[in-house]
Amino acid sequence: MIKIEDVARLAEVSPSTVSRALTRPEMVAPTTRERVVHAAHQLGYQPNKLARGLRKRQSHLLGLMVTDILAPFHATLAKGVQDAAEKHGYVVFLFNTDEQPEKERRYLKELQGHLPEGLLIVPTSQTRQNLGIVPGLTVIELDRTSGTPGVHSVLVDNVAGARRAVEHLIQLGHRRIGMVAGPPTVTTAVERLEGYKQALKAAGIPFQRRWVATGDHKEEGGYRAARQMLELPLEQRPTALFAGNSEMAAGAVLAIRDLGLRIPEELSLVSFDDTRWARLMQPPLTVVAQPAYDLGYLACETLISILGRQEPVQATSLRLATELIVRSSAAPPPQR
Amino acid sequence: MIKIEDVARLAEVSPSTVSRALTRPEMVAPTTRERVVHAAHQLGYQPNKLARGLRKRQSHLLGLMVTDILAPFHATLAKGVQDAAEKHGYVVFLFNTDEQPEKERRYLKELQGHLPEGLLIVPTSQTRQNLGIVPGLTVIELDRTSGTPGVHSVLVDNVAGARRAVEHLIQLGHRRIGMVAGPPTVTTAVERLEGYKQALKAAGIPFQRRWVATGDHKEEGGYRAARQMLELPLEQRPTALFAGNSEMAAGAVLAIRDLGLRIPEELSLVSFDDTRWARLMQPPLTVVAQPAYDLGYLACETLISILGRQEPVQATSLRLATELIVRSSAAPPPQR
DNA sequence: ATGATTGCTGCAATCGTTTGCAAACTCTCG
DNA sequence: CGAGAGTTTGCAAACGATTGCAGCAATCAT
Repeated sequence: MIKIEDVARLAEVSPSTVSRALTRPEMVAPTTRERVVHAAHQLGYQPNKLARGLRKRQSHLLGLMVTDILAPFHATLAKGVQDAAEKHGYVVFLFNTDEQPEKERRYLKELQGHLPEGLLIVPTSQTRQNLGIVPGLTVIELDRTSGTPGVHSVLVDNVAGARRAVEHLIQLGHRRIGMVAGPPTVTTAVERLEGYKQALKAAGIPFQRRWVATGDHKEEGGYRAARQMLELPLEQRPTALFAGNSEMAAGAVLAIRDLGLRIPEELSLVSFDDTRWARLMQPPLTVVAQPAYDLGYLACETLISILGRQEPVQATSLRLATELIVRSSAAPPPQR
Repeated sequence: MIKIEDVARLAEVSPSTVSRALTRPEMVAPTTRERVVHAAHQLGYQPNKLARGLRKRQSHLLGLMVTDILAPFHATLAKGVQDAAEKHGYVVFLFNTDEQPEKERRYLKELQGHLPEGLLIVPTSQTRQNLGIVPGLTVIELDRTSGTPGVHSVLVDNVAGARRAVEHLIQLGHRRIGMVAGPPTVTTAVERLEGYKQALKAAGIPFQRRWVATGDHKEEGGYRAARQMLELPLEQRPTALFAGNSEMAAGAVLAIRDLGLRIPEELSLVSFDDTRWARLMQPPLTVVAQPAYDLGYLACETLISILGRQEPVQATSLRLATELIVRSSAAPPPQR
């Protein structure tokens, strides 16, 4: 590994001058600068970030923790974060917590040793406590909030998105609408349920407990929840289902198929969160699409801009709008 | 940030002793050790990896470059890598090259400054040249090879996988089988085409140029390629299609639908690479599944074991087997 | 011509950790 | 009691970069 001293020797200057020529060009004479730059290039010099980070006490490193990198939503979000980070010369450490608070703890400790300048995190249920591991670190929460005071957040307008989806079903004539809800420990799930309730209320449809089944945001849970509602006696059975996320929607699709129901003739289905297969399945699924890439990109930009400021910044909170994409999985309820 | 000196003061020993107590316990007296450990714990001491890395000239860092983190195959692979890395105390930098050699260059430079100990890479078309940026680094290529001498690789047995898929179609009675192939610059695409040819040859079916259309491994390219073959006059048109990867299979599905053909009654479809939607679409897609997670996990384990050895290691190459998952998108050809 | 100013460069200290070496201490045994 | 061996500890020098300070030369004003 070429170091600054090698460049210095070749350019016949001191290491200090090399450092300055490369990082603060205006401080060194043009002719010297050129000699240094040339020597550096010739040797293929790359500054040692460890040494630099140690001395400058900054790493240009960001941490990103998502709960499930395999979910397209998270992968997309991660890409947005990385693209934004790269634009500003930051590098990001990506960790996958798998929704496990204990993994989150471990990764936070690991991360801390690398002196990150900021953290972007999709919280788990224990994030509020876990953040104690990294005191003083600037944190932005993505997608969900942990309720930790003082942290910034970039979220999606879940209430409005869910309400819009359910309104769509209501407009088609549905009155018995079931919701496959996510776990109440996750803020997005709570908000989407709230949107569902608001839509019902606005339409004067009474809220019914039996038409809400809770899953775990996974396919398996979605399958069970959907099945539970669809096995109600025919006259109580929902004519439409609203799934709280795409994984559970996948489970719902499987359940619906197993019960031999046809979409959308016998049952309408709308889901939160768009995916590749939503467009490819037959019939294509009507969904509430989230701006996942923008979410990540924006969050990262926000984080970096906060890092740039001297004085402490008020905790900011951003909500991005969703978009209802009407495809063909929702239709008027069957006549009887 | 608590440093070793703080711990030393609290435990009333020198910094050297703290360092030894924490990293080479057998070198310090039990009572001292305990005092140090206790002090460290009490202060919440976390070693500064930058300083340590600088001094020991090792970072416990690995680089991972994939060409498309949004593709489930890559995301899964990345997860395998990370899980294995974590098990051994390594951290991984994830980069996304988007198939762009120039991004790859940039990221390699960036990575180099952090003194990674190894690199796992899904090569692009220029990887062979680009690897010159990181001389001496231990490299493992994943999924594809770049032809660089001396690098290790962990791959999938594409030839056998593709052959198996096409044999399946032949067994069903197909004789006119089209292949939506990937770009010839990518080794996996070449190998899968080879498998296709081998299967035909073994069955005594002559290879025909017009039944191979090349896409770009993306949906768009798959759509065009499929369409091109399916618009041949009826008696020349393939009765089955084999897609070289899942993205192109998605394009093919769309093309088939646009042409109003039914799967599998009028056209059979088999694809390389399993995905979520392959199982969810109607009819579920028959695919050649790749052990993506294992690929990443194994590659990372291999890399780490190589790093552990002193003497230079012979370039190793691993091939993992694929699995044909028969679902319902392939059936006997229509009778005429 | 002199002193002040400016621009450029190098010296040396620093970031937090590890580690070779030697000093200090403990223990054993003649 | 003291030599020798074996432990345990601390000192100080690294690792590779950045930066405050001071020195030096060139330029400018008077």
